[in-house]
Amino acid sequence: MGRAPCCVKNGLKKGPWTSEEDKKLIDYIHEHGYGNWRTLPKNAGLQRCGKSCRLRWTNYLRPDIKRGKFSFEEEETIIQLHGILGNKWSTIATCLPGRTDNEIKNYWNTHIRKKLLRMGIDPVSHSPCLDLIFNQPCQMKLSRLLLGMQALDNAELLKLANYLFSSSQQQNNPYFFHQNQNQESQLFINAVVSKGMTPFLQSTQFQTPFEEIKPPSFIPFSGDGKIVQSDLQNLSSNFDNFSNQNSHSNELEFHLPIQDYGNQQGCFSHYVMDYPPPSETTTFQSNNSTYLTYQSILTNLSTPSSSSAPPNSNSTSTAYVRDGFTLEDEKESYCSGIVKFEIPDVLDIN
DNA sequence: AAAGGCGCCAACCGCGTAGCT
DNA sequence: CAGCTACGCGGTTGGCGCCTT
Repeated sequence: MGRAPCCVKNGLKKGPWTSEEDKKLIDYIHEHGYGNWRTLPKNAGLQRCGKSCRLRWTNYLRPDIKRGKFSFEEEETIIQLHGILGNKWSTIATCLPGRTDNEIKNYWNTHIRKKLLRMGIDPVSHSPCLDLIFNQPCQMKLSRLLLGMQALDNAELLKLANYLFSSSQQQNNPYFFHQNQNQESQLFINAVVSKGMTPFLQSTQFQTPFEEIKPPSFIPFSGDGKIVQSDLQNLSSNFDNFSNQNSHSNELEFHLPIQDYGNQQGCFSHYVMDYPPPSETTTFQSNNSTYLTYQSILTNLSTPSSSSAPPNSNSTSTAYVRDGFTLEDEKESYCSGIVKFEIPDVLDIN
């Protein structure tokens, strides 16, 4: 003989709870504690099944529930844990005191998921969503290609970014990827899967293995797996050259993984700059009226601890800079028309 | 001002698992 | 150990309120 049935559903109320029902449940639990949800509603004088009472208590009435908007830190935690755990909402909730699994799940489905999709990131795999990437009007979203390739070391990624750009240059067409979306999608899939990067290109247009490509604008990266400032400057000047040839305005993003952290989520540096890139004398005003030049931002890369990181950013030092916008605006928008640096403290930049 | 669309979120549903007899 | 059910979790739904046309 097993346990007695949970409840007889006939005659039990469903739907939204009234304040009277809430009060009955709270009063009963305050007096007797919770548990034994089967008998609780009867003892508390509620025409509800135990399941409904438990849900109402754990998701809404519990005194330690934190209500209100999710903070930036909470959102980042959710994204990172979801990347590791998947849809284990209850497990994720244990890392966010005061938040319920239901609340996190709702927030994911209504906010974070859409935000990731807008960024071209598959919310399930946390990898670049190639269909989205290659169907966007401008295909210079390098970060979205690089984001899922964190297993590669920095030198390889910089070379890859450079190659992608160089290919566009050769085509003299910023929409190169768009026009070749099917081929390029397949190439990227192959590249990600193989991770060996050879042979990188298999299309009829480009037969040259990745490592052998030496376009005129090829950048001499340091090649030892570490990013040095000159690499970034070379890369940005490369884009400068491109912007001079093309009047299209856009933004450029780079995600450069941290070699030591391998595939661990969030362990990459993120660079976004206006496109065409600013000149060395271009100034940006942050929300505290501090003027920064493009050159000084580059210089900041070598001194991440001095950047204007938001509070409680424990894994990265972040500088958000955009003329006329506040930090909160920046956090909301994530990208678009900005200069944004997320500089992990462990990033090894000479 | 009204109607339709859309987003949000509390609540429900169904299934897997743990635990009781 | 088998049978049965409560519990907990993830997926889904439906209603409310806000926004757009």
